Amino acid sequence: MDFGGSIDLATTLQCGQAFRWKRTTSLQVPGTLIAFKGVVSSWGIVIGQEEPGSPRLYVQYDSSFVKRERLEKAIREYLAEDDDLCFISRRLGATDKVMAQAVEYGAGLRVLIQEPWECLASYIISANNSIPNVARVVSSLSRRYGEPCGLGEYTFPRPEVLSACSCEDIRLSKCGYRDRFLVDAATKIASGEVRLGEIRKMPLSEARRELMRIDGVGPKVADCVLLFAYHRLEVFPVDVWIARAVSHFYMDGVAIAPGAARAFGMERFGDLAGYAQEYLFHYARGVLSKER
DNA sequence: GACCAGGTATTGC
DNA sequence: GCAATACATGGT
Repeated sequence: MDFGGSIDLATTLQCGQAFRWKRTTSLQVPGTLIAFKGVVSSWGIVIGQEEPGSPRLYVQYDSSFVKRERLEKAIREYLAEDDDLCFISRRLGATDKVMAQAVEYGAGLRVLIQEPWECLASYIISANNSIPNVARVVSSLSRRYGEPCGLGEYTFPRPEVLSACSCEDIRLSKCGYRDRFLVDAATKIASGEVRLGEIRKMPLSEARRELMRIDGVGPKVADCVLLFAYHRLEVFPVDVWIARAVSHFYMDGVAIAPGAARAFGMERFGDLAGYAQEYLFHYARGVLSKER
């Protein structure tokens, strides 16, 4: 399929915003160098790109689960085809020298539009955890409680399924002490106590408060869900890397509190704060990690 | 064995 | 409110 916009598939799928994608070589297309296996909207796929800048994407899927047309539409949505990345990177790059560097470093990185429930659960798991670990837990939960969806992949288990599980059950997937958070989240979603569909319509602060009614969801996780699932591009989630990056690049090395870093990012980057955050995150992990 | 990883809940002041 | 602490698990 031809993708209508600039994209570096590898960076986009591997930068840490989504936890399902595994590097693979199973895509047999001449010239295809990079391919990833994962799940988009409840269908297992392999997706590949000849080279980082190329608009041509190759997709493998199981046609007994979904028709090509429907899948392609889902992929375009997932990869946020409507985001004008040229415009976004040009405007962000003009903000300051640091952001110009970050945008250049992460050229082609797009903010995905993920399924809200899986995104929420994933970021609950991500707290005080490593990205590879999160991926393992998400994968394990899917294999145990999800459904086959093609190419050996499994859907992420519905809230109703996880809410029926005991903490002991869920802990088998190695989520550690976050087991009760997952059960609490699944229960509140399944019962309708927290309605993910409504959050899309809410003003930002209200949506954030709503998400934070779930145990295990604090400011950072709520912001990540708002950015990576609801595509609220005006949010600026602050984790250890972003706090580090803001301190190092913008505050002359002086430590900054998470809340202050968030206010700084949202104020400085406005309606593109979410993209700024992702570029900064990717840049900081690539550059700052070597200095520690 | 200490320390860290896309933080958060709990406790004590 | 705000600082200190514990927290499963896996990797260095």
